[in-house]
Amino acid sequence: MSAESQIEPCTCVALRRATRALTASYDAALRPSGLRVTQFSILRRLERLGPTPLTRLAIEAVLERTTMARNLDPLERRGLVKIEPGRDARERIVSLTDAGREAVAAATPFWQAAQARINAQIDFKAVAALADALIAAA
Amino acid sequence: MSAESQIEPCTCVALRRATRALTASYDAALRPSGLRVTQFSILRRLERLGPTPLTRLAIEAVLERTTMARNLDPLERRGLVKIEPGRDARERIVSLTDAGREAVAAATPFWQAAQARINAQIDFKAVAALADALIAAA
DNA sequence: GGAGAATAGGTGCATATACACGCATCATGA
DNA sequence: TCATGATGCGTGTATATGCACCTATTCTCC
Repeated sequence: MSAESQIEPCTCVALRRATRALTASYDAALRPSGLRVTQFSILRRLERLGPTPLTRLAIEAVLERTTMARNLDPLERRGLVKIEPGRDARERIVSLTDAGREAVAAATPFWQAAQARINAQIDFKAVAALADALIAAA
Repeated sequence: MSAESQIEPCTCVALRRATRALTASYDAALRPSGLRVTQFSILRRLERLGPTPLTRLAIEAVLERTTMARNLDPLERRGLVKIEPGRDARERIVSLTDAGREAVAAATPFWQAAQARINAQIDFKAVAALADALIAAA
């Protein structure tokens, strides 16, 4: 193949593909729990943070605010989180319900299995370093 | 902070965050062209492949078939690609229009700028290797 | 040539992501 | 206290992603 016909690969597209594959892998591992990795990570973060205003939760997750709000929808519908006005009437305080806590506990072994399988093949530090570099470069 | 309060970071969530940041970076760079990086990559691939059946295009891009189909929608609405039945009446042949070719040409410098900025900070080979490892491990 | 398998797509549904815009509430300073 | 800016959210819109299920067409083998 001549040099001219070579196409420079897009770094972003490559990373997006890797992320799709990794997400599918985690979602498959988590399937018995009924949670996706995105949902599990929100619940887990809530468990760690305790009741948290929506915007703060989004900032912690490095997610756009409205993205977080909509990601919470299915969790609220399923009764895993509750969303209530705070003392500041503008705020929405998000917190885990008992069912949400149970869901995290039930899903954690599946998540750990996915983590173990992936981290056996690749070093998390490499991913973290790459993520940091990308976020800094972006 | 005690060891117990430490939370093991989720490899998948870290990668998803990096991908969001990187995608936003490319999309911002491409904004003058009116294309997103996902759209640009489809057009570029089409330019390389020539007229291609939908499923084949999806396989090349490592995208789910229906995802590719729907990602083509806005491109077709804008007249950048055309989708026609093939000799095999089941197939849909996707091809670039002249406007699509022009759009790729116009967007390429912006994409190259994004590539240069990112690849100056991180090695594409590292991303590619990570992607391969993740896809293999997944 | 016809029955059944295989292939190519389409549609419905659900989640994930993010921008633009607007509303309600709170804080601040004159 | 009241105008004004800041803050927190919700909604509309659009794209991105993928599963389950269905239809239409083609192929294969008898």
